[in-house]
Amino acid sequence: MLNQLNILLAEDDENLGNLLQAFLKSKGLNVTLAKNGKKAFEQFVSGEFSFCILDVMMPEMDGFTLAKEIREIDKNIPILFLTAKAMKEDKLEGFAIGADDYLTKPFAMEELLARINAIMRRAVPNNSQENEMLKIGSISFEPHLRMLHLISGDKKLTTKENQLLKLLVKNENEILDRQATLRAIWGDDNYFNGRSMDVYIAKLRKMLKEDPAIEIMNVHGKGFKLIVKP
Amino acid sequence: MLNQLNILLAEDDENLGNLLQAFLKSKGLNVTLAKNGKKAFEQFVSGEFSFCILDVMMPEMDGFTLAKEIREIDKNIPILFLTAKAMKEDKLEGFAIGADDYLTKPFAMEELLARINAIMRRAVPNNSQENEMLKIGSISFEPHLRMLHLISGDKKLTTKENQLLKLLVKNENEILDRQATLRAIWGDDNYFNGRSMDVYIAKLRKMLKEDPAIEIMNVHGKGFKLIVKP
DNA sequence: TTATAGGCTTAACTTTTTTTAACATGAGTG
DNA sequence: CACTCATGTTAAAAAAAGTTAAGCCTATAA
Repeated sequence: MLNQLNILLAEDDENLGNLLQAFLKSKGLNVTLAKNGKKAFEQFVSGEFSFCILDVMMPEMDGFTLAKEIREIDKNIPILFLTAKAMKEDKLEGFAIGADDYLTKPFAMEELLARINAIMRRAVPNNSQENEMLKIGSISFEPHLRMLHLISGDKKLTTKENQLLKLLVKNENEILDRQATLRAIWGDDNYFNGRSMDVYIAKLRKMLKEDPAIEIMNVHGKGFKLIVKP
Repeated sequence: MLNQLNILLAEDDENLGNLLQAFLKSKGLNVTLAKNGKKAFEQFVSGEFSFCILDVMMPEMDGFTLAKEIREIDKNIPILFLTAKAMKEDKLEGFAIGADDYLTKPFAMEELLARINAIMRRAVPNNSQENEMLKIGSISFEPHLRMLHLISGDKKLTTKENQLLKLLVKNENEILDRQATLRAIWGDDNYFNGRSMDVYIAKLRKMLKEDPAIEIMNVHGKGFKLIVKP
């Protein structure tokens, strides 16, 4: 049941990180280890994960900040915090960000596994399989092949077109935050990257206008939202 | 959000039970307290509950046995265990039965609430689609598409126009508090945002004047009120 | 190496959306 | 009734986004 679940583990303590990774792998889970928040986010934007285990205290970017960035891009992915501090305020902050669970060190690895299981039982199945075929109205989209299947024929997407469209589709009907998207795809949300993103939005709109039910709507000052009218 | 959630709390310690019940009630949750496992089960079969908080050690019927009985009837209802023992084996047994969470006493009541929230977020089917079609007199309004259907034709609304109109419609015949609205839409209720809002009210009035029965009335010093005369 | 093509960014210009300003009106208060 | 403050209204200014094309890398072919 939990097979092929890709977990992102952000943990700066190498010993603990390796230990957890080995344990979870032995239980059939696929764990990618990132040594700090920044690296974890870079990994996350690849879009291959369906579960996050985040240490709260890490160099570069702490777990809470990382979780907020992740939540901007994926409102639904389960997040479990690990922390050395048992402080009530921290826990509440973690849950406020949208955590699913909050585990205080030291803990039994079996308990971690049990909690992952408990959360996954309720989590919406994230079909982020390797070879998924996404649907945008009457147009189909294969992110892994960077391919868009239009009525008029197939269209190969560039890296950026593909990344942006993937994020839009995965957040259909929700606002894709401008800043967070820039950081996720461009690495930095400066003015020029923003203009670059606007150019890509124009390109995608042009491609998708084949189906008039599809709209990439702008939410002024916030970001973009993909909508497919019924 | 968690309003009208009926919680079954099985707890033999009367002090703690009453305390928890009072706290959760103060947060808008409806809590039924049962003093042992047997009574809890009798309550449960009434079918009115959508969340269970079960103490593990209770007379008559312990929490694990109770949970199993409950699971026979409802495979899906969230279950959170409370226990005085922190023993690893017990926790694992709890999760094996299908618990969603397992909290060891003593705990902060706020943490309990946060955990209930975290679970409910996933347990409640996500009907956030809200493709609703609202009516303002003879004019119809689709906030999801930011579209106003006038007799003279369709009108696309801007982000701010849409947000403000949505709030007005959802509070039809009630005063939409000025400050609260500013904070909700503009994030801050300073003077300039207030003037900006007045400009938008003027714009909306202009659009809606097609139907003379519609009025956006000002309540001096308080806010605005949308009224549709019969 | 130089040429070329593809992909991305930057620039330039346009349009849309939002904010600010300026002036008018109206409501509440001493 | 005079004064103040909140709101009505319109227009100008500013900011954000839409669009198209030119420029600039970089990888690959000639």
